Amino acid sequence: MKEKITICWLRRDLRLQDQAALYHALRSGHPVVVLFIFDREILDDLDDRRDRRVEFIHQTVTQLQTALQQHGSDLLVYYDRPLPVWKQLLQQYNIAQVHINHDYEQYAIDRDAAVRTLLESQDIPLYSYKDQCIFDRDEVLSKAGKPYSVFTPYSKAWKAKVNDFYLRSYPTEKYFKQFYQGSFSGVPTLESMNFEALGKPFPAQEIPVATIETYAEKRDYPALEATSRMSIHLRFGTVSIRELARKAQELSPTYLNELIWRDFYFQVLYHFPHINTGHAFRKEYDRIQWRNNEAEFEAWCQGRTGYPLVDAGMRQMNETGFMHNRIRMVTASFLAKHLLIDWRWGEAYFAKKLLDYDFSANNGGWQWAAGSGCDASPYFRVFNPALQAKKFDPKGQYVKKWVPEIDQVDYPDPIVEHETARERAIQTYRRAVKKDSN
DNA sequence: TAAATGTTGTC
DNA sequence: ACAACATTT
Repeated sequence: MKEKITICWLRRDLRLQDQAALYHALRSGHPVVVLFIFDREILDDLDDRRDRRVEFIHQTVTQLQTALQQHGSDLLVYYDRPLPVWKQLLQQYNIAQVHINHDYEQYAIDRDAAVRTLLESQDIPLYSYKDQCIFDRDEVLSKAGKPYSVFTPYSKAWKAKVNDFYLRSYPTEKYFKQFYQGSFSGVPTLESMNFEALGKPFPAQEIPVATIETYAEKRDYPALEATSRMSIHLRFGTVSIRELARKAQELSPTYLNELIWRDFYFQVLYHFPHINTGHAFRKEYDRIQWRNNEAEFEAWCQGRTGYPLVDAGMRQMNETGFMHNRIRMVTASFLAKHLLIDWRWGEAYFAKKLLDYDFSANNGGWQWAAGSGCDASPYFRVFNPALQAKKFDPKGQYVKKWVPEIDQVDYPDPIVEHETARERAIQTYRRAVKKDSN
């Protein structure tokens, strides 16, 4: 009989420190094999073979392999679909237990349910843990036991509940001697998976303490580059949310609030699953008569709307996979309101381009900007891109950086006139939303 | 995490 | 003339 092992399956929790599933796996008493699957179910659908998220995952997975090798172990890596991999693992190993962290997106829920069924048919338990948020699903509820759909009361309840226990790290290092001792067949190259690396650096993995300290005063000015750039690390779990939340609590209430937004959108998605199927949180907003002009959408995507701040944001995202958060609000508002293009088009475009793309936060942000979300800006709240530029990029540095031809003749004229577009948006929205009250 | 417009108070 | 505040969208 082969030796029994415990498998810790990594997905969007790509680290060995302060990691819930890994901690419990290491305490299981069996040697722990750490597994990662390059999931062809996802990868085969990506049309950009230079997807930098894949590059980031590949780089991280390679680092994890090195770290595990330093403990006499190795990372078990597959390039396949999860279910066939698990069928193969069942043949090959004598698996005692499997440990994972909760993954809340619809695809992941279905994937994990299928794997659970398979494992349980062999009497192998699959343990799943909260790891990517501070408070899960039903941990922050109103006094009536109902989920919050407005941010401010949610955040108050969140802050009232949080304590050292919830922010404590899992001391995985103490158990590193429990890693399975041996080696596997290595990490496939990007090229072998038909991807290509760009080789440009990603945001550092160290928590930028100085930036978080001055976050509240500087965050609104995109030219200052004074935001933490932690989003990609929260997306892939390369930084622990508990460690980051501790720093936030210590250094900046404003920054902590942003982390609470993240938990908020996770739980909104869970409690209001119609969002998952492309519906507006407030259903009356699905009656809006979008103009959906494809040429205008293309201009928005390419950063050629003639509104410098909008164009700068879109070009920053197209070139780097990142966009400053205030500019995400400005560009999103512009698409939904000035152009009256269905916010789902914008949501899908952001999903393709953002390194930190996460369904819940992206959808939450878009519905906030479009006005259709929980706790959303009312329909008549329309950002004025010129005014936003004047307030938050007064010297035009951000615009100049991403739209260098701003003063040249070849910079496009505004695609719509602001005041006209604003009134058109308010009227169109009112027509859709007012039906309800009549 | 809005902006535009109208009203009032101050000089 | 203009800032501060209120109202409307």
